[in-house]
Amino acid sequence: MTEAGSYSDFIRDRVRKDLEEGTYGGRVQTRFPPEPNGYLHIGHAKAITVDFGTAEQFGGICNLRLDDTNPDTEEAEYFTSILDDIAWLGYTPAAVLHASDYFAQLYEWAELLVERGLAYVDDQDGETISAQRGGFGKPGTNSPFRDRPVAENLDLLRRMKAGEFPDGSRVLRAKIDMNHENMALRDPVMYRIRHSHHFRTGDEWCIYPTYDWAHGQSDAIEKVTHSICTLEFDTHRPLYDWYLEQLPLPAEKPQQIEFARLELTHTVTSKRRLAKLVADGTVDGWDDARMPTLRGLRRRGYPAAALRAFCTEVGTTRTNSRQNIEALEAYVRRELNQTAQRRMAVLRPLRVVIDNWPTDADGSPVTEKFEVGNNPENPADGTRLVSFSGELFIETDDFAEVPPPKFFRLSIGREVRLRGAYLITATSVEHDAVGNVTCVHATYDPATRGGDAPDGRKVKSTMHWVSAPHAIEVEVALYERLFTAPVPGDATGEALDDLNPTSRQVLAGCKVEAALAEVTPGQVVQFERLGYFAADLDQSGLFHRTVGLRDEWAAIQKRQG
RNA sequence: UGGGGUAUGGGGUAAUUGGCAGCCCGCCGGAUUCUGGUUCCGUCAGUCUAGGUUCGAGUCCUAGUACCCCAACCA
Repeated sequence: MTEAGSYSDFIRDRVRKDLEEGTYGGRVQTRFPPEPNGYLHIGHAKAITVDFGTAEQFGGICNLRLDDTNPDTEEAEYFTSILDDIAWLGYTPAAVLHASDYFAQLYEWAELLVERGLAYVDDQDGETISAQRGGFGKPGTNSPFRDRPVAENLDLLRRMKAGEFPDGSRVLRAKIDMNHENMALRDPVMYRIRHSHHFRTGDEWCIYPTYDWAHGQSDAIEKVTHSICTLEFDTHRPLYDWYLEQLPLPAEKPQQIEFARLELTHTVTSKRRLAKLVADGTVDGWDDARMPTLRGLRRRGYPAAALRAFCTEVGTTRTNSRQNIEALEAYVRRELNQTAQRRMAVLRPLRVVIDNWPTDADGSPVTEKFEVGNNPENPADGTRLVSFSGELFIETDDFAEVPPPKFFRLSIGREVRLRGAYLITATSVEHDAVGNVTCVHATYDPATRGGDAPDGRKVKSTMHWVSAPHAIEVEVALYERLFTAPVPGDATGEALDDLNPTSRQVLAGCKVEAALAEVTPGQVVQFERLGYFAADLDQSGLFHRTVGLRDEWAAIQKRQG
């Protein structure tokens, strides 16, 4: 990983060049322009860091602009969540704006284009218009309404606006070139009739501008300098420029710059598919910890700082590519390793009885308290006290009756360290009827209090543990490593119709130390060697596994088959 | 089928614009460690193909190849 900010990219170079040449008088202004028709996901995080990051880097500003030009798909609820998610990611828009704020100006400009003979009202339906557009390599044919007189166009447009015509009966089209090699320039639609309620403008309008007719003009109105978007708008750029050239605007026009969107292995960001997971109940909702939405990631315990660092440092290019999810996880671990407090927890408890543990005068086992560090990476996080007694739980996997090669943990006759407490040696085991180990008996060395042997002898393993009488129980949700199942050989994510359901396994009866009752919702703690776990935002006592630690022992097991 | 875009180790991304192909993830090996974590050191491995220009090409030229985007009144 490189130092933050040391990455290089073509957008930065472009902005720097404009700055040097004084193109925008030293100004840098960007915008993040989502349509409020769904929840933001990891892909949007990339766009957000590019838009806000570019402005930030050059001392400019970045606005949030909602591209709310389609009343049929947009809702206030999405608007609210977008605001919330951007704030969580750690960015603050210079202003919160809406394309719908410009409907009046856009309409005025539309009349201007009509008056100048650059736009006309077409009475045909969508199917006909589409057919007339021609195809790749095939020229289009002019609409029979293309040469309608200006006065008639103006009258029709005004009556469209006044609500005289039903949905879909007419559109306003730019008059460019039906034979243009770029399909986007074959008389694109500017306005369509929609007698729909808009979540902000209500019923004020019944004609709505299309993306192409609204976007560049909105940029110009806001005085955006660099309009950064994804690669699929590349062929729209000539249209973006064409509209701006026809309008009475200052010489300094915004420029569109495209970059490749972020794609991740094992991750589906298609709204259609995510919606299906929500609709069929595969996940609990858009904020389910398995979802690649920002809300899902937040619930899962992914730190915003890790997302920002990842998005920034993978670079910004025009090359379609798919990042390995492992790379994201590496950033999550790096961040969490520094910030997450350590706690001891046992997911699959195995009982250990210290046979030589002392008892009080009344015959009950002694309780001792040990002070252990909260985070070895950050001593400022302090220490806490954990209780120890003669009966505890360890991870089932941490004991082997017949230790395989290179197994360093507890087995009969082997001495290991209980983290922060004592060295113990296993002496015998108890089995259930089918031969499973139900209890391990051990002895401790009283001279090793705190974990170090006075004679300097070493042990190969330090294990986490929880005192049985002091343990509390929680539920832990484990996931497939990723949000969804792997997407082998699928470069785009689009070919995946039979989406494998994401799985979640909830373990009940996990034993954790008492201090874990005090973590705050959303806080991520490291359960020592088990990985990072986030306390659920709503449900107390539930932890989501964020990511695991790098596990050398698992790698060894894998190699041994 | 026409137009546009992109190709650098297993994945991602740089290369001062013609001058030692670097960095991150991953893999493998070693050191340290009261987390088989962290940290540190090291190894493996790359310029889509074929020609050409040049003292010298990832970069320039020619011809190919592969992949992505565009024919919504979505954005």
